[in-house]
Amino acid sequence: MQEPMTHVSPPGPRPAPEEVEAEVEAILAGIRADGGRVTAGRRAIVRSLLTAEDHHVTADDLAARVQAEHPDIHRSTVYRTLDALEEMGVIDRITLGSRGAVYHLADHAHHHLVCGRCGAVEEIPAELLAPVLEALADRTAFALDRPRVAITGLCPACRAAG
Amino acid sequence: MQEPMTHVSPPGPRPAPEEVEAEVEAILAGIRADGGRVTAGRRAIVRSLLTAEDHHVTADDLAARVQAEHPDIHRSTVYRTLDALEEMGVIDRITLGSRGAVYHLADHAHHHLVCGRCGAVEEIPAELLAPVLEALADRTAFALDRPRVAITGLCPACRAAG
DNA sequence: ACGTTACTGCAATACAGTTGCATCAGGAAC
DNA sequence: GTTCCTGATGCAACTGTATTGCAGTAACGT
Repeated sequence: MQEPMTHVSPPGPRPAPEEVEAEVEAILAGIRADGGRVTAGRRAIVRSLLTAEDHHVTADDLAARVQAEHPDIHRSTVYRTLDALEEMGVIDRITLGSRGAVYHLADHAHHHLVCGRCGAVEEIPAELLAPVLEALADRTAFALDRPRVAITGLCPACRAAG
Repeated sequence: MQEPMTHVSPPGPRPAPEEVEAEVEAILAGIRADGGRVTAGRRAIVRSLLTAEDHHVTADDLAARVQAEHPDIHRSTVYRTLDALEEMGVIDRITLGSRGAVYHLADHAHHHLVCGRCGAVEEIPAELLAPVLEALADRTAFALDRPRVAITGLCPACRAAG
């Protein structure tokens, strides 16, 4: 009843392996600074997040990618690590139409256009929504630092399909 | 780990029972016009949607309310009816942080401010976002008639809780 | 009144995520 | 380098939400 999910992301400028490794270590240092511990599992998960070809990954995507190299890392560890990283503000989690959540690095700020039928995701530049978010922050008691916006519509494919 | 969900909605101007009944029949007529059939279950579900004190109800809320009067109506019927009504454009469905979806009538157009920690919902007037949605529609191939916007932040209570 | 076929109840199932617990290991202190 | 405290992990069982196949029922156009 729901087509397989696709993600439309800008073609990430693939960074050099060395750069990735530096970024991995920077994030791990953040975990340590928070009183957390750096384990082989966490390193693998963070690296996998940074090297995913699509910026938006599901927990299961990530678990599969990580387990390809480290079969001993359990699904629940992936979930717990993702929770920790989200808590730290390193990644954002967005929930699409009840078909699970996708995660992406918080560094590259943007919002999401989601297809209500098939779950396809397109990015919206943060600038486009910044003014309205500021206006909104003035009218509500909700905290809107680090706001995450999801706009649901119909992707071109589903639009064509009727 | 997650507080019970609360919904902050404007205090709906409770309509007269007679008006409600007329609206129920209007929606049911729409179902019939779509080639669907009107059953006791569907009538009960639609009436329950129209008389809910909170504009935003979960499928389980609704099932419980309906079953109080019609114990024989199954949960799956509620889900299927909600799907049908959403398909027809009578109701909108919004998905909060993986804690299930809430439904509301599509007549009273608005968007949602959602607490990322506890799932509390506050309404945003449609006018506030209309201009930016128009601008967005010009930049994307997504169809944005009937757009649904969910903005995630932190509600005052969770903000205070740290 | 009839016949078609949409709708329903049911139970089994899928799916995404969570949790309690015993064990393991990171890393600060010594 | 060793010790020790405590955070992280694997596992398996579980929760909650939603979906589905099927056989029986009933709505409603004719």
